[in-house]
Amino acid sequence: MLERLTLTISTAQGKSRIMKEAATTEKKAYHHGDLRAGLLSAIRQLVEEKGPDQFSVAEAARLAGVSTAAPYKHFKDRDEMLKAAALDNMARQSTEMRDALAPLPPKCVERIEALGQLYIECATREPGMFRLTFALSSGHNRDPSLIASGKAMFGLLQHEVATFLGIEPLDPEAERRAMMLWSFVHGLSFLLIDGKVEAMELDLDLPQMLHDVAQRVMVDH
Amino acid sequence: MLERLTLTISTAQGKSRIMKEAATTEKKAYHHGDLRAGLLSAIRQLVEEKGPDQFSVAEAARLAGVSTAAPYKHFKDRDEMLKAAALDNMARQSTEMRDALAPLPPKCVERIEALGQLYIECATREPGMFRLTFALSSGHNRDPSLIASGKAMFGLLQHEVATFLGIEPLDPEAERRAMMLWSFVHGLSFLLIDGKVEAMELDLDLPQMLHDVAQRVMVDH
DNA sequence: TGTACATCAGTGAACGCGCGTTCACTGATGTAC
DNA sequence: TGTACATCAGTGAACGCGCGTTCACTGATGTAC
Repeated sequence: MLERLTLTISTAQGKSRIMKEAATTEKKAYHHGDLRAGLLSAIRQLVEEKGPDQFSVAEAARLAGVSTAAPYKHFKDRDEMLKAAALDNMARQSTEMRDALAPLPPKCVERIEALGQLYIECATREPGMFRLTFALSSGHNRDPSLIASGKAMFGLLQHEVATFLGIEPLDPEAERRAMMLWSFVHGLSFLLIDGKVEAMELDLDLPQMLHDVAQRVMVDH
Repeated sequence: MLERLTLTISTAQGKSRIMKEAATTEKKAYHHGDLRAGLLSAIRQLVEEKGPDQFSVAEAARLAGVSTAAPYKHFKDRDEMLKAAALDNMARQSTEMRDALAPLPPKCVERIEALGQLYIECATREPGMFRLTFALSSGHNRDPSLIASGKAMFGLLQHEVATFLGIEPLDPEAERRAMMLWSFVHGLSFLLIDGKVEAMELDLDLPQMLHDVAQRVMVDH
């Protein structure tokens, strides 16, 4: 049957890690150890394999090695599970954004490009999670923590834009430019992961295009 | 219960239209008249209401006023129904694109803007169908007629771009610029219909933004 | 240190549901004569 | 013009399926004494 997940998520404390390792050798423990994290990992995997809409609680439970009722001890319902997975993914991506910016000197257009490149990279690396995080998902736009997380990420881009232009981060012009950039990489990401670029036999030089767009949007004449 | 659909689709010939009108007065006819068109209309409505993934054959049949088995006389399976609806939508949108260009003088940037505006308009007017047509897709990217239709639409944009720049339509530069524009309006469309713009309280001047982007992408310095 | 106990993360069976698709059928239609 | 008949678009019942969620329960754990 299905093996218990051994992947340890960032939130797992030392305690549960020990329990999990014990479980791995003993093979059958009544308690999972850190089922919440195990489920998030299973959800992640299933959302990738089947897409956010086809994800099922039962299958996630099976994958995590517990009964179909177990997830309801950690999440109110299916939608809460997806929201938690989305939030988790946003946190990861935020970290990646900061990491991508860290080594670059301030006030250069490469910083803008790097954010765009990372966005597309996240999309193509995990299309399912990208969809879950940045697209549809009916109720998600009403969830305060998801909104806050989204605003923080956009704020990061907006801040970069403002710094480059030498204006205030709250200047509407910074928001406008950031929105242009976001729209572009967002659209390109979807055209890529939805297979439109491939189906229509478009061959594009991604880095070149990102560079070109960043120049056109950020540099005035 | 549900009324029979009276909306007549473009493909309905005179014959079936007469039959349908007869049915409307008689109230209960054994034959539908033009069930294929009726189903496409029902699919369209349901895809709007529930989204492409939540669309169900049974519900479409109910809405069209026939038994759940009837659709299978016209389509091989659920996926064929969605593909047919997508193709239908592409044809409509192509027509709209041509109509939008018709009154505009050649070689002006307004033509590019008009295409972008229409794209976003189609997306916000019928988000479900837009999703079905330009995203989603598992098998759709392997369907020759859908691919051909997509290529034709992109070709239209590409042609406009080439004409404006005064280069050959097949020049890779035309494809590059067209791709930038498509990515932008595609991304913006999704950010709008997925409620991200609203949720994150971004207020943007759409026409101004479209104009600005068209300028930045099309005009070199 | 050892024991009694409260806690609560898990179980497994059950529920009602709507789905996609198939089947043998029925009856309205248009056509050949 | 009238009739016999082939066609095939519809019916309605049935199937097997996996789902989300609930329920009373069980048993491993950590803690108070």
